[in-house]
Amino acid sequence: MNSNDGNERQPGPRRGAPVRMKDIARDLGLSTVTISKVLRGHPDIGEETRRRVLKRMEDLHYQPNFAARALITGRTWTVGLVVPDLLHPFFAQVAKALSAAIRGQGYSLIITSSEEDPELEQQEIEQLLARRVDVMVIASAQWTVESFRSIEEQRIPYILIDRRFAGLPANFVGVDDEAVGMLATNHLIEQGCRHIAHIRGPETSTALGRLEGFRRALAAHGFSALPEHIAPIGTSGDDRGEPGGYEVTQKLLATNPRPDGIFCFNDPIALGAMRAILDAGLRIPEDIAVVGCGNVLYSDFLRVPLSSIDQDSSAIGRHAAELALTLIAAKGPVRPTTTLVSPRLVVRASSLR
Amino acid sequence: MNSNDGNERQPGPRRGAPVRMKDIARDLGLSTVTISKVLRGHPDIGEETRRRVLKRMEDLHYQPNFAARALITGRTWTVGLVVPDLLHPFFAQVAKALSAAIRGQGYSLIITSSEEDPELEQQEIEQLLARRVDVMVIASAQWTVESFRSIEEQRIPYILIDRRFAGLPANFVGVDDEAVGMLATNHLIEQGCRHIAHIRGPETSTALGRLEGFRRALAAHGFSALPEHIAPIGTSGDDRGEPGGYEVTQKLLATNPRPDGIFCFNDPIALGAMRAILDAGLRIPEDIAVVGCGNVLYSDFLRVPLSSIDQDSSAIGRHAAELALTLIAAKGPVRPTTTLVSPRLVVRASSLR
DNA sequence: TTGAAAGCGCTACCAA
DNA sequence: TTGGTAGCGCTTTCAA
Repeated sequence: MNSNDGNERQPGPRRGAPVRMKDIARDLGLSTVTISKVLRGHPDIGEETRRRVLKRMEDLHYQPNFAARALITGRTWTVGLVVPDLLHPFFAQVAKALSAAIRGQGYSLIITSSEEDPELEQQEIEQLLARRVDVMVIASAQWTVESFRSIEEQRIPYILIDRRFAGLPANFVGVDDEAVGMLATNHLIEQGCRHIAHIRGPETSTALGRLEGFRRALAAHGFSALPEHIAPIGTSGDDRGEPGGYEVTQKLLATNPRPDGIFCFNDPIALGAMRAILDAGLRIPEDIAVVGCGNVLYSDFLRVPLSSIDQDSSAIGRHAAELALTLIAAKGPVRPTTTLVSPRLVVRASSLR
Repeated sequence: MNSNDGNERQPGPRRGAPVRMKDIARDLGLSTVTISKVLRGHPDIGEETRRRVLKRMEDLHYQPNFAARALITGRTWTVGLVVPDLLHPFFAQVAKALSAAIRGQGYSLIITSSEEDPELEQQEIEQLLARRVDVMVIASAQWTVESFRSIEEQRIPYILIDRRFAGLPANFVGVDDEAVGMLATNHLIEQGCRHIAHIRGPETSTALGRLEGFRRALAAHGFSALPEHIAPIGTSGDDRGEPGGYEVTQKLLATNPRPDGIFCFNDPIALGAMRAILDAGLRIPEDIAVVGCGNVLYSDFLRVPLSSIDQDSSAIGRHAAELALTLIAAKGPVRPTTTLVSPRLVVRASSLR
């Protein structure tokens, strides 16, 4: 004779407002606690009661309120993903795989893009922190390690992907970049190239790793690269990618001896390189063989189909998801893990001679 | 002598737990209400008090709890986006533009992928509904209109993009598909093609619109297409895209008269078509001109650079964002709007003769 | 200009 | 097996 009287006794949903546990409880003469237990599959509920409650939930299209639940449990059932560029197929693929892997576990993915801007990335991370995502996955565009401090302060677990930071003991899932460099370079050597150049990326762990692999593969065969054959790509946004590759390659073509093989940091750069080579009246791969990295373009349909190193971005997404779920389940701090995915060489016409 | 005594008098953050308004209030001898007002820029707060509070928030890295706020205001400051495939550059670009446009307004984007599966899409929509996103943007893979009923029941505003549904009075932002078809077809006619074929997409509004534009452009010039020159792409997932285009084109090449121009529903299909044409020993565009749609590939670097219709996916994302913010601000129901973006023809070698 | 009280929808804890 | 009570962190309302 208390919770059942009052003046809002009419059953059914309140005009326009979502159904609450309270509504179901009232209709069925039960308490909200019972409803809550049924919802979460709590064991000690009578079979009959459970059925009635489930039936009513169904009928009313009941949807639990995540905000209320999050407020009390401290878990939001969301994963935050920060990438430098959603358009880049590598990150799109990672996002897709990550999304698919967590979907079944009831998690949703909040995706933000930093547009390769460290400051924006910092803001986006703060935003995700404020939303109390359960775990964060970050492909960072940072140069420093500052942003990660604030995440650690909040004790939210996080995973770096693609790019890592020396001296930061954080969870990492990425490709074995040294293997990338070695794979590409060994292949060029096998194809008979003797003056191999490398167009290297910006000062990130990925670029440095590939460069290192390049050097080690050469050294293993008793070769080495001329300093002018290790060419940095421009640092400003527009100089990277295809136009940057074109420009850098023009300079490479003027060196003596001219390179007979080029390993490019990524595929867009490789496209630029190929254009420069063809424009100079040279042949690919007869005069210069080219290998890119990423294998995300429609490489089979290019003027000269491009050999490329496949980074298996799905696997990176899947591993990141797996680790993310583990970190959430673990509650307390966990010793950071590093997972390296093995790259794979895909040979096409641009390097096959 | 009430809220200031007790035994947890020590200032500073509680071990490991996030800072709350209550903590700041206690430290400063104020009430949480005052802190809340400062946070939201409420006018009637003393200048001195405001400064002290802001200072303390800064020092403690205070982050308001979104869940608590959402629980009471009913707004989550999140936008839900449902796409059929994140890897598809069209949707990736829409997501990117949408994300950029709402970011500045304090909204975050929850992205889910339906993998072109209507049932999965339905689940994802339910999930977003349960999370009480403030507005939903959907590129639907549905055949029926059912899913949208449940959204309407919850009174959450939503916007369809890319694909629409006849008879469903919903907000829509997309490309003018009839214009797409006319643009491509008129161009082929101008290039001297007289037997133009169309490889059409699945039974969606986009495909039907482009087909309609194709027919109208032909009719306007007094032409018409042979029935066997309007070829449907396979419906199973793998038959679409490049392999499907290849297969369908092989059949088209066997018709009499053979087409001298092909307008393809999208770029991957066009790639398949071009491969089939070249494999048959024919020349592009001399024997057969090809136009695709999407303009998202590195079309300049293809064996034969592909002419394509650009859909301006950024503009679609921006318009969707703008409309989304309007709908949120409007609270009550709003008369549905349709926004059509104008397509643009990008001519390359595959159709220039 | 400030704050006490109430309560958003749900779950944790413990008593019945 | 069921439910009462308390409270998560915040905003709303209204009184001081």
